[in-house]
Amino acid sequence: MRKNQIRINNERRILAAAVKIFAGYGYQGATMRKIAEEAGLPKANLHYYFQTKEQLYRQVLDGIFKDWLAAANTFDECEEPVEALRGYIETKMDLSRKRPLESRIWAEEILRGAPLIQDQLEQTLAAWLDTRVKRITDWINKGTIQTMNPRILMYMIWAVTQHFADFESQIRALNQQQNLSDEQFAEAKTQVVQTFLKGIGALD
Amino acid sequence: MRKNQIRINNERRILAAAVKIFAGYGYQGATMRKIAEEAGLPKANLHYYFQTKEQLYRQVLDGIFKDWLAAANTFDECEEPVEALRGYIETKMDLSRKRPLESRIWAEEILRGAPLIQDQLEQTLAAWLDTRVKRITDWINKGTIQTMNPRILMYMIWAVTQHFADFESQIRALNQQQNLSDEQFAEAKTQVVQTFLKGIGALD
DNA sequence: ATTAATCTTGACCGTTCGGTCAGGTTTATT
DNA sequence: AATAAACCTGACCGAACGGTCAAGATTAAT
Repeated sequence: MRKNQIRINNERRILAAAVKIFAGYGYQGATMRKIAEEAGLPKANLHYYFQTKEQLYRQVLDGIFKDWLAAANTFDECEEPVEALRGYIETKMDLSRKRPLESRIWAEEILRGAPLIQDQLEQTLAAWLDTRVKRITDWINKGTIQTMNPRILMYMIWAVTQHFADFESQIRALNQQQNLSDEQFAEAKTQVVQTFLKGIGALD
Repeated sequence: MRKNQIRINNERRILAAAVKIFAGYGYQGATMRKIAEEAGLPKANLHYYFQTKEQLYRQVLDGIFKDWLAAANTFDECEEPVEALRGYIETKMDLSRKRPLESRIWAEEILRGAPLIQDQLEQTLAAWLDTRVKRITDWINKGTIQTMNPRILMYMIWAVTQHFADFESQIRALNQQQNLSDEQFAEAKTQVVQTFLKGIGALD
């Protein structure tokens, strides 16, 4: 059953506005009025397409979660640890650079104890992580990289890559009140990759 | 002018309750009613000691900021990069373990664009970072560690160490719904230190 | 013992929140 | 052209918010 074009357009507009407002104010700080204003629609119209604020927020989170998992493609495509990890780290860094708002919404949800996405974390994300942990374990057993806990490695990669989105305002304050330039970000990307690869004994 | 004991006690009670509630619900989600209930005091009493919610929140942030800076002592006490960085990373890891609530309040403030602490970031924290960057630069010039951007190294260390507090609920969901045990956390601490020291060429 | 200062608190206020709804308008179907 | 379905929206609602205040209770100072 194909959706009407009007519905498609308006849902997209509302979701885009919701991402901006949820990222800027947090779930509690965001109001349906602000989202409506950002979308250029009357507030009652939002409730026509999304029954409640929580449902709207859930759909925003679902979209973010899909990006999260999709970023793993490069990880799976490469056979060797150096290329797989480099690709994954770079993809996550690019995601932080291009879509920081989504990263911040995700971060806030986790900060608050993941009240709405706990099931997805325990089911989908846990399974996702398990398969990647197995791959890394294989590399360790082959001696390609040094012995370590693969889960902790993944936590570290997530922490660093998402930091550039989530803590953007802190980095800006420490960078003469300027966001990282493209050159600075490229330097950061290179250094992050190098530090991790060297740190796990996959380089040198 | 020495403060009355009643004031000292009540302010402490309210601040402790505020940390719990602000960490659990965020600034907007936290309400003076919840904080009052947590502190076991009538709401009007909170406004007697702290005129507004924002003032209470500011005092909470001030306390966190001091811990942030105090954690740097180990960094300054050691001459050699390996011991200085190891000490700093371990101190920050311990802080995340022992006081995750404070770390989450800080993280949320940054996520929201640091509306209340921007000045402190640009002044105090920027100066703090500058002096550490100089120390690391000295090490690089002496050839003790490899060439790199010291700021990015610090961002990475902050990201990883604070991740264990800020993303605790995600780590729990990926760890069979159990918080990291003391043993698991100790393993993480060791691996984080090793990865960073090796990653910057200070080991092996 | 008296006075002054500090502390306590239930009741209340204006504002804003998420959400509802009736009734009108536009679009799709036949 | 007529009917149905989908869409739109100003006005409104109860609840919860941060904050106020007057009047009483407790503590400190003399």
